[in-house]
Amino acid sequence: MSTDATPPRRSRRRSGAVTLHDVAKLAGVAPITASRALNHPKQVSAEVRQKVSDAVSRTGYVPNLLAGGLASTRSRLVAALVPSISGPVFLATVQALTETLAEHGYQMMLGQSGYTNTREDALLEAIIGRRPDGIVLTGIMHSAEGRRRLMASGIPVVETWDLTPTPIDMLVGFSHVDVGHAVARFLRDKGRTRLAAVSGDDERALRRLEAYRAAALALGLAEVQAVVVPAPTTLRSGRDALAQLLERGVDAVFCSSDQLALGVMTEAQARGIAIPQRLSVVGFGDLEIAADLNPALTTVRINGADIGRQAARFIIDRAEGREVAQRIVDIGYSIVDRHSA
Amino acid sequence: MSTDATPPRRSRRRSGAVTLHDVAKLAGVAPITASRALNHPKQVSAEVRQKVSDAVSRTGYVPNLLAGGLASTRSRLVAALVPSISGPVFLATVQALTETLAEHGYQMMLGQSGYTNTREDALLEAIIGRRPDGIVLTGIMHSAEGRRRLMASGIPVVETWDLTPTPIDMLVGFSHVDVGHAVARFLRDKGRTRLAAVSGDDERALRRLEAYRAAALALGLAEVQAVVVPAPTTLRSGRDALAQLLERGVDAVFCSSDQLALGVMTEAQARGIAIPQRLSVVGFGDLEIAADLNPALTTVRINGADIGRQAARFIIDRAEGREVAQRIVDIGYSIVDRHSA
DNA sequence: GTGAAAGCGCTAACAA
DNA sequence: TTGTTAGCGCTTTCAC
Repeated sequence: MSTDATPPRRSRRRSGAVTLHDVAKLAGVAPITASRALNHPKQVSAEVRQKVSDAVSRTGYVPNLLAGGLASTRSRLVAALVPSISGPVFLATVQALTETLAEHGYQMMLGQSGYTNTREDALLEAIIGRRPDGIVLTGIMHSAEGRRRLMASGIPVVETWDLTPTPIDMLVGFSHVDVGHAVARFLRDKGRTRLAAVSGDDERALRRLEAYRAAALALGLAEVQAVVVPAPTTLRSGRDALAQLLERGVDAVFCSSDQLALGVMTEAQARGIAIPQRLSVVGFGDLEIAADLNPALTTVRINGADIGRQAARFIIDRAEGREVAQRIVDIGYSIVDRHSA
Repeated sequence: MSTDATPPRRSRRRSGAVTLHDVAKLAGVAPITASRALNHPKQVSAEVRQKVSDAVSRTGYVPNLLAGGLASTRSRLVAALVPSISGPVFLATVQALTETLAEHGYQMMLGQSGYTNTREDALLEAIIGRRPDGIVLTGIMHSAEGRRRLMASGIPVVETWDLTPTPIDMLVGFSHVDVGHAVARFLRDKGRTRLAAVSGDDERALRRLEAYRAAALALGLAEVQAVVVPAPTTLRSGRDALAQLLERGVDAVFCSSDQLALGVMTEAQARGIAIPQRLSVVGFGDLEIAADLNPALTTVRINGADIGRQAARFIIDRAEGREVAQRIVDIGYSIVDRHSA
């Protein structure tokens, strides 16, 4: 039963770029051999390796990673979700993450969720749809819906910058409660008795504040005077906050960011209040500028780059099929005692 | 129920996720109809729309954008290449870019090239391989090889933060030469005669420095005293640089970043040198902190967010098939005259 | 408005 | 070591 009608020619417009097929033809091998020459060079002969390599440079071939990812279910993409990159807090983490991933042939996708959780959901869909080999969250995911979707996706997830006994998957962080306690003790040891705080209103900073407050109470100090300012924190809000606190007769201020601390110090300087003689100031973050301010800023140091590197390692290990034994890493913190306290 | 179709001979491990096929089956339509219901809702009946939407929420379907991108040759990914995100200069640009793209359903991929051009090439390959709908460069691409590859890729490219008569494709920036001239005139108008500069050693900053130097000469002022420090610039290098400059008897300092300016001001304060009475300080970047320093910092303001938004618009326009009439946009600059000069 | 067929460019699985 | 085959999950083209 033969029909004489030729089968309809349905030509799709091809992207026009050089494909692996072209390279293979030029090298005189099958496409899969060319693929192997590029991705698993040890599996092919030196001769093939050379011919393919020549063909690549002659054609200017650039592998289509979309196609590769689809076929291999490994996208070599990792997504990072940050509240905002304009806050310098997570910068070191994102930078170390990007670098470490790049060294291993992975690319980083960046999503900003904003400090509210409203956009997080749409973003999550866009991210999961890209089938990344891993997702790194700065902070822990709180929305039940978000957690559910992430777990359902089956994609390795690393939560960072916080500690929880029930992470979605893997975790690299430190205890904000411990930090709050430690700073209160630190200031008590410096002889301060009327502690104050300026805190951004994000969840982790507030957790530090509550711990600080509780510790001060437990240490028999006066009740903590606190000013909460909207995130992201700025030098300006630090200045304004100190103005309020001074009326309440405080002798030490714990700031939830180095920016706030810089604001507090700027305002103190403008008013002729000597630091640390009349007022102790402690920051959080240990920005690069902290050490070189005058006086040098005493601050809580978190190794953000370490967090990024460890997160990258977690993801890469999983992507390469290695099981990670220890899923929770407490990166710790330290108080860098300079001259402002 | 009898056993259904025998498993395929060569079963590849399927990712296991819900596919459009599953959704279509559940909704009782063909896959292509389900696809249309999701991507071009107007092309299908309300009934189909509803059935598909139900099926999606019942299955938790998340479209595979890798597959979609491969089939449609539109990845909805945009790559941004920055020297380093730790420098806050490009932060506003990256943030605005990410946001604007997200609003239009595009995702951003971030690559850090480092301040040297060595890694740029490998990065470029990884990026082009992902077939993004656009590439945004902070700075202009100088390496001939890089330019060639970008042009050959056929991907829309936006260069930013600089001006050149020969962009690869599109351009959003401003003239660093104009900035250098303008600052020299500005300081002359303030009555300063012995101009100095502290500059990071990146290419754009040096271009501003040379223009500043030339303008001072043309204005009949003393030769500019300059200290060049390695990028990224820090508060510390600003402090050290001022120490050197003071020995040469200068009365105004143009800094290539606000961080350097903060360092200069910190050092001046530590030495009891009154600003602006004895020394004028001008920064570059107008960081958030600039306005609230004491004294408030006079600085060159670049609208980095505008650059990011405009770049995003360029890319999106191209991706949606609109031709952009004006391929070069000069975003300009302004000198924000506060109290430090 | 809906559907069947045919790939997008690549790699896993199997075979020689 | 190399090749053949059959998809990965989606959208384009063409047909009704």
